[in-house]
Amino acid sequence: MLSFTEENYLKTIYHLSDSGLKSVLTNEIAEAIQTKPASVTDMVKKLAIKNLISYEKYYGVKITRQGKTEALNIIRKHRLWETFLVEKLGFNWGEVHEVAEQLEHIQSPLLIEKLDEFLGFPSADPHGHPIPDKNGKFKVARQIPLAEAIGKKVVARAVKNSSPAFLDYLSKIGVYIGATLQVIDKMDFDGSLEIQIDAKKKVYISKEASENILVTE
Amino acid sequence: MLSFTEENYLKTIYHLSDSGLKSVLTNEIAEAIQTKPASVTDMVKKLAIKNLISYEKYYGVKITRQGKTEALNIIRKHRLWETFLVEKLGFNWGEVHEVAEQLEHIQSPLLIEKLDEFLGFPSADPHGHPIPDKNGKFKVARQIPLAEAIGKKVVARAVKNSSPAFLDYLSKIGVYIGATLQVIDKMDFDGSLEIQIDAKKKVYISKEASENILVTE
DNA sequence: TTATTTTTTTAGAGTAATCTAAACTTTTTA
DNA sequence: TAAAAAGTTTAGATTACTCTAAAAAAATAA
Repeated sequence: MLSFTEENYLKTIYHLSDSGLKSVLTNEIAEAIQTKPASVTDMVKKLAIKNLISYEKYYGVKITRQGKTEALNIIRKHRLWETFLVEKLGFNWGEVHEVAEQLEHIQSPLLIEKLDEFLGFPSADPHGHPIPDKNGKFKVARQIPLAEAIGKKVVARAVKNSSPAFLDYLSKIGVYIGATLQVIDKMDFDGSLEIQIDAKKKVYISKEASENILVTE
Repeated sequence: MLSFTEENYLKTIYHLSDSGLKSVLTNEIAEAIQTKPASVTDMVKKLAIKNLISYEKYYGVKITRQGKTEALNIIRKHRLWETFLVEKLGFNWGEVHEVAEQLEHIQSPLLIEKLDEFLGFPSADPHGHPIPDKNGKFKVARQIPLAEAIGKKVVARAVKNSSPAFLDYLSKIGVYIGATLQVIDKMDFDGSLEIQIDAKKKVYISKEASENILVTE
């Protein structure tokens, strides 16, 4: 069984590697986990011995099939808890991350199965990120940044940046996961967009923001 | 802030001391926490420095006012989570303890307030044990063992022994917290009782069992 | 009240995770 | 392609918690 710390490393490596596609360097992990590169080297060796990642000195790590399975299970738990916090307890979507970071380490397969059922087997968390099923499977519709949907009518599916400040901003202007967004116009001088939400409210959003909202057509 | 381990020691000391009344010896703590007396001595010194207990070498520890507050908060969290697991997720009352042992250490006052509200501010957990409020206050109706309620009509309020085996047995014969129990007869030769549950089903229960069911008149 | 037993503490060591400083590799730059 | 810079690893120390074995204190029995 993995320790709290090992789970955090594994999850971080999975995310940094783009779901296991690329290899990840020591410094990136250190930055993400807020620790020193020397500590990462130590932990990475431990995870390699357990066959969760493969480690080549000086060239970073790649997650193994086994490591991916473990990582997806942690991500599943994280996203189910976030869904619970928002849907059942009434948290704002910007408040849930830190609590879910703790809850994701609770060890009880039965608890997670029952929680999943209680939530109605959701396929995405409050930020629109897909929730892997028991076997680590999930489907993602092809999503594009809102910035690339000029003139189109699309549905908001996820956010790329989950910082509380950004989520707070979105709530204020009325953008939420599931909202229908029509991109009316693009300002040439700064790339900001004029959009209409749910065929009602019209707002302007910055280029930066439009690149962090993922949508489907 | 207290570590996971410190919280477990404090909670255990609180329970062993009868809610802070008596002092508790090193060996009792070691037994309860499944560790060695030498480890207890170390930890007890740490907790004493933090003013959560007072420690007199060779004579055991007493919990302080501050320690009691912390302990009650952990117990509050434990019991709210147990209630959640049974009422919302459909766990059996014998399955919840171990999971709640983990959940009680999650650090988020907001989470606990929202959970409390979601559950409708319950005053007792599924075993009938009182849930302290935010300020550590709770009221206990005067409870007596069923064994002392001969001939009376009472309401089951709590169990003294929370072992899965006992809880399982109670479920099987149909006794639950809140059930109305009428003690019809007491067998002289072994002290077992004939009881009627909710004015319906009649069953025999052993002396042992009747001492572990707490009731109010 | 002395001797024996039981309980508790101390001393010293081990494990997991972390750190700093120094050494070593790789990458970049000139 | 040699020198400088950036990134990574190693060595050795630190903290929190645990343990065993030995020493010390308290409780019990003779």
